[in-house]
Amino acid sequence: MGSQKKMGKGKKSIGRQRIEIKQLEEESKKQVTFSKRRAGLFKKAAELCILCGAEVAVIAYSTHGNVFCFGHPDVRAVVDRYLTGNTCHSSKSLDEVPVDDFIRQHAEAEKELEMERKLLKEIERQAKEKLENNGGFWWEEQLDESMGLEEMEQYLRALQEVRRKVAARVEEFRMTRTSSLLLPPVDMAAGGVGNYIGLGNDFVMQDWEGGINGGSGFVGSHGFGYGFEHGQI
DNA sequence: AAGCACTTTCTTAAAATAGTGG
DNA sequence: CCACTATTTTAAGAAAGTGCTT
Repeated sequence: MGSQKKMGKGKKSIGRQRIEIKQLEEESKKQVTFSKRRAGLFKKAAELCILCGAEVAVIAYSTHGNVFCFGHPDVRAVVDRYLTGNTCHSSKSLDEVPVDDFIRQHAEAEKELEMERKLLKEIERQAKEKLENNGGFWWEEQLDESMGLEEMEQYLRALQEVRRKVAARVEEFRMTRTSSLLLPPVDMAAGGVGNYIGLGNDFVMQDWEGGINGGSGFVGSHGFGYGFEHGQI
């Protein structure tokens, strides 16, 4: 990025300053601090997992409602364990989930994602084509004016059912995506913000909404997620 | 294109941690 | 344990970058 600060003569930055621990007033500062401290928090959580073999889940909501999660072995497992009051460790321990599996799962997930992208493009293309040829979708057509009240209500119920099914499908898709996308291991020694998952162990940062969150170096700042962004995939 | 919501980079100082000696 | 020092890590500040939406 090469954004070098111009601080006048001498120092290029005043460096880290001590701040009072109270809610920041400036929105932009909140965003930057949230981003940096969240990265630090997730890194510490990852270290705790490595050093102590602990199962950890961290969920953070930004002020705008975006959610960021870190979890080992995964957020859902830890949350489930907490909610069910199960004191036994989960089935997946640090030693039982080899890194190779995560690399393989990640590769598979990426392949699947690429296929989904192609499918989406094809659907969009077909929709566009149909729109050009027919002048619109079926839901844009005029309703049959001869329909009675009962028929209209039945029609409405049918539409609501379709809506429910689509919503359920979307949710199902999201869940699958969230649980299947795993981060590749990252060399912690590489340092730098975001490169904090891994060190030969399995860590998952998930965007609860279906993406995966992480830092830079995986798939880009908003991408893969991980990177996750909001780690949106 | 503009705006939004982060994310990243760089510099620097604060804070944490590790190592050592008493 | 405590104190001190050295080393490493973290995060503030400032500015620019990214990806997405409108």
